[in-house]
Amino acid sequence: MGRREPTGPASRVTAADVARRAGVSASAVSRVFTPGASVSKGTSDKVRKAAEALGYRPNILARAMITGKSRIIGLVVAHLDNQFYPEALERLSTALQAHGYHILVFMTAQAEAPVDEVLRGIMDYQIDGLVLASVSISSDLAERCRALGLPVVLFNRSQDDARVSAVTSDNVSGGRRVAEFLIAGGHRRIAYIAGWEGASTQRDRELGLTVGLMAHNREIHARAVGGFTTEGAAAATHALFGADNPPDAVFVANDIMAFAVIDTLRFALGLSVPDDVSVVGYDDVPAAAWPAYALTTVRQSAEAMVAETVTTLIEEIEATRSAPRRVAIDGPLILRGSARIPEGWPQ
Amino acid sequence: MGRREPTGPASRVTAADVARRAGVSASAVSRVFTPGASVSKGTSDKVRKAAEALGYRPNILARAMITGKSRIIGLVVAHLDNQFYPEALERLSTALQAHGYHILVFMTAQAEAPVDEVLRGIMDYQIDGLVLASVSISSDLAERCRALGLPVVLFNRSQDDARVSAVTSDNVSGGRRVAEFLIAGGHRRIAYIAGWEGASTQRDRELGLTVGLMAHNREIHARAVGGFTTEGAAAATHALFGADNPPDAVFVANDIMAFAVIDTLRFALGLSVPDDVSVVGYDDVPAAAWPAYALTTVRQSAEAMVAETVTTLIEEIEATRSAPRRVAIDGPLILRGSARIPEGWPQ
DNA sequence: CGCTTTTTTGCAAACGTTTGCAAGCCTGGG
DNA sequence: CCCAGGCTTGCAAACGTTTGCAAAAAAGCG
Repeated sequence: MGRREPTGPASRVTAADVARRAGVSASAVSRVFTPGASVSKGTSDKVRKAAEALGYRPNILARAMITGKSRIIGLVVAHLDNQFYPEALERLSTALQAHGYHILVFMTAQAEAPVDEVLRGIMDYQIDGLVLASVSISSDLAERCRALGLPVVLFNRSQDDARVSAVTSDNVSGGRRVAEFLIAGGHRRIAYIAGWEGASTQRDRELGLTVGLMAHNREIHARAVGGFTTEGAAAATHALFGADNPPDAVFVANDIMAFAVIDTLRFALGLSVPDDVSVVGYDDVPAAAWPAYALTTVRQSAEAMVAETVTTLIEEIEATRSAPRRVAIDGPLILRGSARIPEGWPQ
Repeated sequence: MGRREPTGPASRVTAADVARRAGVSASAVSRVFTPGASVSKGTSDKVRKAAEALGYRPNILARAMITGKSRIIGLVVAHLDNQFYPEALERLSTALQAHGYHILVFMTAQAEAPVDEVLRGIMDYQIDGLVLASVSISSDLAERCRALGLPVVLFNRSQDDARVSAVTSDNVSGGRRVAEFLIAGGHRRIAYIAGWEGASTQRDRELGLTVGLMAHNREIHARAVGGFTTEGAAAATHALFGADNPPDAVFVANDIMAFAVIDTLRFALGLSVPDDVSVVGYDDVPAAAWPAYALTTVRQSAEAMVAETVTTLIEEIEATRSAPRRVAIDGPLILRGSARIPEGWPQ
């Protein structure tokens, strides 16, 4: 140890420093680090060498200020407790990194939050784009984003305002698929446990189930609200199965609630899944595949959704497109052990 | 459609605009938005009004460039599939927001990544601090951070280099606690399923178990590596229980692996948990409380760890402290149904 | 009311880049 | 050998703030 010079005053090595050492101008340095700029091989080499020696890296913030592009994408997300979101976040971050962007996170508990206020805060960084995961944007703010030319995409949440891009899974189709499946399985009393009523995913999944049943002149046998929480789902299960004439199948608005439903049925009510009652979820989070639950569920592919989100975002940022884009990705029903499988149902 | 004026005038309202409208100088505007600066009530009011009318908000990037403080904290994280991390991320983000900071995420798959390279990239943003979740930093880079005055704290990972702050749970103590508990429960053959060998959490948990056993002149009966993955844990379980003289208890390095262990024991090997074998995990992620697993586990409190992390970070940023700080938070063993509870064990 | 002390205010420089422009340098063709 | 045309390069202005300094205004005081 000892004679380790702590990079001198070390504070920050600037383009001017490199320029001086390389015997060129600061502009030259800048151009070397700007892909596609006009520099001769000679200066490029000199500059790179000097930069290397000094440990120079361009200051992104300064660059952002002049170019107006920060290469930061804002991400607003309400919860991370549904494993679907961490997975999406991980993939999103990785994918964007590959394009040279980074994610600036903003958590906002749905309830408490004046989402708009939060958003305004995040917009103070000159972000290049915005992903709203499971959170809505007021049309007022959407308008402001448009005026600022700030691309926005809603992730796993749609809304009527057609001016903003959105990518979701095809929740209606998924719900309908579940209806078909449960009817084919011979279930007579099909119940539904809803998520948070304000969510478009919730609405669409229920709608899908409803129209799916309607196609067979059936309707939802009973309904309770679980609010997308474990506790809510347990309570909803008690409500549904404590009543007369209990369901023989239940479609649960998402997987984490479905786990609680299964546990409640088995351990609190002493019922057998799937013998006494079939349970179907939505999302196909990793835990759905765990043998303890073996949850039959509609797959919502984080991978596909993220891919679409990234494409949309990048295209909008690079101004390849201006019209908003709305994507709903269909996903298969994954057959496992939590629901009776109809005779001859295609595996 | 049609007459969509791209970015309109609307683009960006600057301090000069506000100044003009309020009939003051740009400095005055700046001071109004700088807490603690010297401004009279009169101008403050005028400026605020003008700012409100124009929808002005200070450009954080410009501010960052001049002050050198970006109010951005970099977060490097390897995986988000262990629910402990999303929870930590959520809490960390929320806590930092309350202090006026935001998190810039950087994902780096442990294996693939030249973590240093990644880090260098993240440092291009003039971040004010760095949190490394479950990822190490080379001492070379640590030195550079120190030279730059960039606070770094390791989250859930410690390393020998005593110059960098770290907050972990007290993994050794936790492991020891498990040893005591399993011995008191009368188990004769206590096995261990390890995580990824490179992880300090893994090492320390195993060390704790070992010394705990040693205190009773015992040692680990058998050991296999699960690598912190579900598949790895399942394979490890098969290896351990396929051999002669199988364990009657197993301590698993973290909860997600423990779930896979329990499932494998029950569904693949037909063993009963806890009657045939006791299983103990580490972390106490939410799923550990789900009745299907009812996992007995050592609690690692994300809340407490995040609180310590934030304190450390903020103190270091505000230069209240300069010496690194190393915290290990002790956590209780949470008793549930996956392991036999010794007679008279304090609940 | 005049003088001193304090507070408020504007000017201008600075932060570290990028970029339009014009000058300088080559290269090569006639 | 000269000149046109194309590459390279440096200069200086710009991006939107903050901040030291000194001038101006307000306040305090005898």
